Amino acid sequence: MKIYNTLTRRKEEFTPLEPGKVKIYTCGPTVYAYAHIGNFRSYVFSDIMRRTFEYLGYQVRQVMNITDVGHLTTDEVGTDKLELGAAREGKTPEEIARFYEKAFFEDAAKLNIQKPHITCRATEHIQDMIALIRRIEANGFAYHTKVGLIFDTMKYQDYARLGRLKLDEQKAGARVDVDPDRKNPSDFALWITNQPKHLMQWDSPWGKGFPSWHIECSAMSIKYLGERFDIHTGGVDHIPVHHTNEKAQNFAATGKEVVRYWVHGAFLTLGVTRMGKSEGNLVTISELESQGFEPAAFRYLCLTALYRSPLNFTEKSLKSAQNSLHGLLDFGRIASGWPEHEDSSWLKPYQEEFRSAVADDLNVPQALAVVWNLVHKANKQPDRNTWNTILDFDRVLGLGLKHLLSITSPVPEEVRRLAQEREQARTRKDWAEADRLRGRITELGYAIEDTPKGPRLKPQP
RNA sequence: GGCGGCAUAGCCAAGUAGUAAGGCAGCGGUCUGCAAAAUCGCAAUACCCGGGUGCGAAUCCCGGUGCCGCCUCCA
Repeated sequence: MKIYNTLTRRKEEFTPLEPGKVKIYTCGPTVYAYAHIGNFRSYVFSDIMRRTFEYLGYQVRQVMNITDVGHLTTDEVGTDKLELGAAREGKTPEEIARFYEKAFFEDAAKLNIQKPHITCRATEHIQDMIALIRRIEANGFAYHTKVGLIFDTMKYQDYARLGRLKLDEQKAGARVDVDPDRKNPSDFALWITNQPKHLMQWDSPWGKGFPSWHIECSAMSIKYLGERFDIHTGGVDHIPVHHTNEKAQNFAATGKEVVRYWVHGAFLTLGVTRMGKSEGNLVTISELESQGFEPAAFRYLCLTALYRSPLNFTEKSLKSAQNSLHGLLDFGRIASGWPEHEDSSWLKPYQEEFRSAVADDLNVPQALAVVWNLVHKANKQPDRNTWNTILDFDRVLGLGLKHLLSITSPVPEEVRRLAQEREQARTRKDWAEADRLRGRITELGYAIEDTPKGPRLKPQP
């Protein structure tokens, strides 16, 4: 297995800390609004990674955080996103967080994103964060300002490495005011005590307040995966600040590098700009559904690009993905009825190609190409095991092909009757009547295919 | 201003030195009563532009152009 490590900017051979086991921490959502398909592209990526390791025989332990402590917004310093959401909807921050957390996992399930083995809420780990901050402070990496307890980034020699930052040349405060009390512009808060209006406050050795964002990931990843673990995933936007700070905290607390491979997913772009909560150009899973797209079609779209490449989302590209998915299901419908070949060894090369594609830094587009090459080959050489093989591949792809095939709703009585009548007309060679009946069937949303075994009806998308 | 990334057919997108995967859409042949499905074939004349290094470059180097992201919470 090869994986691209942001730390070295190179594809590296993956070696687990413990043989046969992989520990993955996935940066989870902030639950104050519906997650959008850009977010979900990222979680499809981490899901594919997990599935690939499982496919290759590793035992995976995946942890994901739920950020239910809000963070400062741009326009109104001191207001917390969760509290904004709460005010907007007349609810408590906790109600808001639970509501959107539930929505997140429901949408994730629609996309066949496997639930991490452990999901952990920030608000339920405040004591772990405080304990970790104490270690950071005891090791001399922190100091106080009016804001609260601040991390001294200059104490960590490797601070700039992950993000390849050139701190002296960055425009500090280009977009936000600098706290004049900080020693370095890159220093960041660990615990904030100067926001008394915040609803969410906890007692701490540094006063009543709340944790800054980065510490939750350090605290919870270490708690559930240990002071050394294999992989940390997230979006590329987290490289320069969030993960850079997290890495610094990890080192400050433990004296060692906790994460071995930092892996980041690229954005889903919408035409030319990214999709973001701040950009106001969000598309949610339910919106796609109401436009007649299946969640699995969106997942398929995600599979057509490498996780490290930006993926352009347009209605056309989604439609194309949905058509491809339907084509694959059509194949499955037919292939699952084929007899088994006495010798299926011809499938071997395809299986090996698939495996090496996904093992090569999750090259899923390549793996999909293998699937289609196999489909074409199989159409000339029918063997039921082809479909079984593709279902096996689906352990990685996660399209839920088996399920999608099974849920095809039964053909309505009327459509079946019309199809029968059409068959009778065809026997009489009354083509005009046959075509008229086919027209009716089309109007009812079904397509008809004449096969040697009789007509086949399928829902028209 | 700094840092990072991207630029391959109508669309989405692999390939990253050895002569352009795959999907969608399109066109033509076979099949079909006609269709559909399947199948065969067509479709980039070399992959943003200009230099350079190679026997050889989409693939490496240099210089441009365009676009995007991060530097503020964001996947």
